[in-house]
Amino acid sequence: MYRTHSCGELRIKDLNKEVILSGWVQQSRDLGGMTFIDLRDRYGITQLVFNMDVNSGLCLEARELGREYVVQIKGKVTERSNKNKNIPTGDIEIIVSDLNILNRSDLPPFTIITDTDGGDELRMKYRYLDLRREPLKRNMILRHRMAKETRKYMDSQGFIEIETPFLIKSTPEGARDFIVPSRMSPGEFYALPQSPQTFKQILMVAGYDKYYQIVRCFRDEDLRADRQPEFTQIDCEMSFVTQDEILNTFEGLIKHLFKSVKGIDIHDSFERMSYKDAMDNYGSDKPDLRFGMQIKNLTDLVKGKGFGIFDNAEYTGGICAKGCGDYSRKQLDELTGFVRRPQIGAKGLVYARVLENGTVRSSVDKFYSAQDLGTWSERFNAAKGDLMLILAGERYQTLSALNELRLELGKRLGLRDKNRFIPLWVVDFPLLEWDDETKRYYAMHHPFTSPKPEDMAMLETSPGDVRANAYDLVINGIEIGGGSIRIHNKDLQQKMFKALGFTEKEAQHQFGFLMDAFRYGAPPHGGIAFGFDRLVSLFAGLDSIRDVIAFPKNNVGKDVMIDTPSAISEEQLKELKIQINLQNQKKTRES
RNA sequence: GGUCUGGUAGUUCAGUUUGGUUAGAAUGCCGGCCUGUCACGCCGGAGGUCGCGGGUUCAAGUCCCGUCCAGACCGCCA
Repeated sequence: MYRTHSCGELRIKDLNKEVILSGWVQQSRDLGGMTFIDLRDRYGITQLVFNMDVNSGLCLEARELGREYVVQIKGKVTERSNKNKNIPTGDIEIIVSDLNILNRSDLPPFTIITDTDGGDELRMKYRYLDLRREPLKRNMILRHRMAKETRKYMDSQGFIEIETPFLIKSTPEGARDFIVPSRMSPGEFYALPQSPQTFKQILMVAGYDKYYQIVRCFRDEDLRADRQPEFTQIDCEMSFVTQDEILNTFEGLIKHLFKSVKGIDIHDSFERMSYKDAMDNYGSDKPDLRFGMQIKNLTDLVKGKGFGIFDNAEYTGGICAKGCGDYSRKQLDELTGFVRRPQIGAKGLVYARVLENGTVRSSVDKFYSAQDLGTWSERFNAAKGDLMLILAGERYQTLSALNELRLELGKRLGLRDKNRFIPLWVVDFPLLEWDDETKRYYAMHHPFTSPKPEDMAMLETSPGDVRANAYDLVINGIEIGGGSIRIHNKDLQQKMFKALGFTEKEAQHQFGFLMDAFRYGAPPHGGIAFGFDRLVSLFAGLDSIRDVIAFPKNNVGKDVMIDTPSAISEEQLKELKIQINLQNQKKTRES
């Protein structure tokens, strides 16, 4: 037997027990006459003590133990004379009688104790060492609990978990697919699913009216801190439900997770906001509602006063930062620099402050009278000591720049508290999105999303104005999930494909299986999918999803621990009838 | 495809703005001392291709060009 207890469980009530522990040497403190060893496993740390007076041979052996050696010990639980209040096992220690080295360890490249040690690259290469540390361990356990509570809730609501295939068919819409060559059908390829979308709809046709799955999805797009090439969704679909019933069901899931995992009660219903209101008031389809600072449209107030920038702008708008009227020139320059970064792309920033005597001073006083400026502060409902920040330009770009500025100010003012969670349903998304490059409409959500019945008539006249029965769940400015009521009618689906520019033949080739299924009694249905990694990272208070994934990939999609992607052998290529052509590739393959 | 930031001891970083003696600190590591430590303490020691290549210069970690790697972001992600 390797152990009778874990390194985290022994307490004062276990005094005088003979125990066997196994674990890793975290650290040793050699005081000459005696040596202390911190023995660590997943559950905690227990102090071992060796004494020259009691057993000099064993004590000498203990002094030779290096970091991360794997050892098994036998000994007696005793009360410490000096207790350590910082750890749960701090009242006791083990007087060791037998020491068995199960495995030696090379000196690790970073110490397991401190979480500041080791840069990203090293931590990724030695992920198994990083996973031994407290922060990642905490994240893995949190993730496990959230998955467990998700299953518990879904089961309680009558959902069943059904697996769907990973080797599926490549489709033209949406993200780039990861491709898997078929050996048995040379020249043909599987694709890995971007989501189980079509399968869950087919499950509805099959009558499994409440489906869910915690499932891996794959998208071959460029990565970010919150985007991995493979990621996990809580994927759900229901039949015979209205949009409201879906929102209520999954509001329940989110509330259950907050309650059971974080002990947070959310009593109120989640706020619902239309896509249009979100864009108008926050410049984003995922507004962070932990603070106000709404965007106000000033276009009508600023025109015709001789200020060319505003006169010629399609849109002029701004935000009002409460109490920031005392910002120094330097701080204002910083904000100007912020909005002028290429990623934000604003040309400049106009500011106006409300002084203590109630008058408004601005950077454009030359063009605007006191009365003019008064109308601005009225629109912002600005008070003494407030700072108005104004951008102008093309409508959409200006709104998104104002969104970035609003978030930046929220950050600077400490309004984005990681321990407050404000959920929001954004509803009534547009059905279609115009793409200037390819000169056609794309489905904003996906091609199976149903238009709002009252907007249906516009599908052929002004497709861009058609709203969809589509919704996103946003928490603290993070898009946590999204879904829609689907089209369950074959004719409408064909109409939709037509609006997307598919010929009947293309639609049949790509989605024929779904259209076929819809001919055999498809029920009305809809669903939602949540980004599980994002949800876990939100609960963990992290900005990146990498550290809630045991083995993530880096920002160019590499796993540096196993060193992949990597070349495959000539035989493998031959078997797959695949030829590599790197002629126009700058980088050359190493081997 | 683009923008920005970084790469110096095992590790985390300073030094680069303004080129100039032998490139420093902390931590880790090794050796010695130490019987109540728990960030143990004290003494001593080892440890560097300043990412790589080229250039400017009497002289380059420092300036210039190129390149690789990592991270953040824009495009992209239905």
